[in-house]
Amino acid sequence: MSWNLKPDRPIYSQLLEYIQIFIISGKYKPGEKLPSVRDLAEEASVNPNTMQKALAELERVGLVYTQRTNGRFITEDENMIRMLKENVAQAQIREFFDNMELLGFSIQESVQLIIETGKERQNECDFKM
Amino acid sequence: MSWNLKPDRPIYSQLLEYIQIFIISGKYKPGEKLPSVRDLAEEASVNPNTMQKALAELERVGLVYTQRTNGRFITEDENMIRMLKENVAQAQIREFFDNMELLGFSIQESVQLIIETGKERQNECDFKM
DNA sequence: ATTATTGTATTAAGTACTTAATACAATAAT
DNA sequence: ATTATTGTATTAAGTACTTAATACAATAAT
Repeated sequence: MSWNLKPDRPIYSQLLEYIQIFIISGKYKPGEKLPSVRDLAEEASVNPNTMQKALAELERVGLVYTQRTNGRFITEDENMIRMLKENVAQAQIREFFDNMELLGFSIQESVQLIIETGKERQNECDFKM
Repeated sequence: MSWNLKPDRPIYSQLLEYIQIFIISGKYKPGEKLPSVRDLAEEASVNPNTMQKALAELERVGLVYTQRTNGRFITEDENMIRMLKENVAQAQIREFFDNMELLGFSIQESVQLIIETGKERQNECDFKM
């Protein structure tokens, strides 16, 4: 499920988003050491330069930090990660409502559709358990 | 609110999506004549070639058709438009759940957040009325 | 009949992104 | 002390997208 890159958007920004998600979801934990640029690049089947570009941006934002010749680490600022999770989730919600509104769905209709689909998904999970 | 183009994705595909949305939401009605390529391009502040690329794709899918020297028209197949609306909405819903799951939210949590935000948005609308 | 407008096509240039190949300094590991 | 690994930097090439300028055939409008 990792590194599913689409050709319609710059790869480096997709990599950036993925790593952000891994941090938010806890796959990469605070203070944890990241794989090297080369390893990450190989894992995602991209050029090291491209992975480096994504990591540099993450560093600019403060989500990771670098020890010059030792490697990169996830920030230990758990509060920052919590806030990021909150913000990204809110952005998802906003985007959903905005897009549905453009399609001609009212807020009520959008909520209703989510509830229905949510129930369906829930049932699918039940079957699997 | 129209033609809000972002630099992080090919413009022609964003144009394509916008026109699709205009068709779905009924801003452009079935059988209606579209503005000329040049006019649309000017309206969206893009090069005619770029707009042409978007329109050619819409034509490939069958959403618009061309009368050689007369102009382009929205399809009259209302059923096709209904199905498109259904599909695009379902894609939005699926994308929302998938993204939230990647962030670490369960289905129930995602539904709950939508309901809450929906209520807030609804209230904002009430104020305006 | 003439003119303006339609979609369409072509060529050239610029930009951003991506890959490939290579190199270097610093330091952790041995 | 030596070696391997770290992030980092550079140069060159290819690709896709976008713009700009221009042209053409067909036909609706006059």
